[in-house]
Amino acid sequence: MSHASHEDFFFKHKSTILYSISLAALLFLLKWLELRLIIFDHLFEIYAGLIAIIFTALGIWLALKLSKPKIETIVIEKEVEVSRPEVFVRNSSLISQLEISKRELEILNLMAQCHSNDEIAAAIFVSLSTVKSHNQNLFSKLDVKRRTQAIEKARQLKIIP
Amino acid sequence: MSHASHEDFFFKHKSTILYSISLAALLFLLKWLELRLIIFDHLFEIYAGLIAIIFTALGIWLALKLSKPKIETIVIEKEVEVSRPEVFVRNSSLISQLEISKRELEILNLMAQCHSNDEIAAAIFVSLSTVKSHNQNLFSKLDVKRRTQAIEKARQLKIIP
DNA sequence: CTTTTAATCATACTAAAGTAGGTATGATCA
DNA sequence: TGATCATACCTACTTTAGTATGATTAAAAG
Repeated sequence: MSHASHEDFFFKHKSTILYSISLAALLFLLKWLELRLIIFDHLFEIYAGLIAIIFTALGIWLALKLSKPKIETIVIEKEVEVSRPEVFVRNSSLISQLEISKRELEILNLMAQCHSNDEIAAAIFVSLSTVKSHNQNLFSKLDVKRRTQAIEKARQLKIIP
Repeated sequence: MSHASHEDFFFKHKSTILYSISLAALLFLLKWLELRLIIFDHLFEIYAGLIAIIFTALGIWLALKLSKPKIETIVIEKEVEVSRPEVFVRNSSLISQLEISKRELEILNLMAQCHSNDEIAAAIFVSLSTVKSHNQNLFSKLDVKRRTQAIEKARQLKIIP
């Protein structure tokens, strides 16, 4: 534990320690330069320039090291295609508009499920004649000639799924 | 055009110009401080420190001003409901698997378009008998009894649109 | 209370679809 | 070269589909 916290301390204050050391080094450098300055009096401007350059660099380094990184966020909206569930919506208004009765619709559905007139008659407990009668009415209301056309048209008109 | 490019030049080099002006101002300041230094010789350390502080600040300012922002790209997936274009993809492998010939497929398509055997015969210039023969083969291959079932099953199997 | 309408069933018929069998031909393939 | 296959056509027949017309009934609408 104690060991770990020492390591933590070092890492947390790494920048500060480094800064202190560089500062100390700089002071030595400056002191040395000062000595030089005494000897070569004309080097004063160079000295000032050096300080300026070094501390500018230090400032840049400090800023880059300590400042929170600037984050520019670019939001890209990506369109993802989602297919619609293809829900059947019965066109009730059209059904009443064409005056298609409940029984006729029932027969139309069975027809669309590929049943023969005989099968339809058996399914709804009526005679074959009745189914045929309903078919005739249906065909004239849908304005078609054959059952295949009736199925197709009814599907297009959203009368059946 | 010329006016615009002058403006562009100013904006593009804004930082540089500002930097030059500040530098000039600093030089004046330094010169003034130098004069002071001649009078008060002991102020040399203060002078150096001031330079250090000022240029550190300059460095920090420069770094913050000129550092490129880190670009973080966030992709947001936006769901867009798209009515499928309902592209029909013919199940060719199944067609060959069921050994459905070109002619049979042709007749199957016409059948699905609600044509009678007579109409189909007229459309492809063959006799009614031929169409019926093809129908028989089709029905046995699709394992159905009636044309309505053949159409339905062929649609489900993606043999026809 | 009468009229209308949906639903039912019937008969008689025609048209279309489907079944069962066969023949023929040209192209492809082993 | 003989076997196979897609295509085409045929006859004869059955089944299913569709047309035309009419009758009955029950319930809803006027």
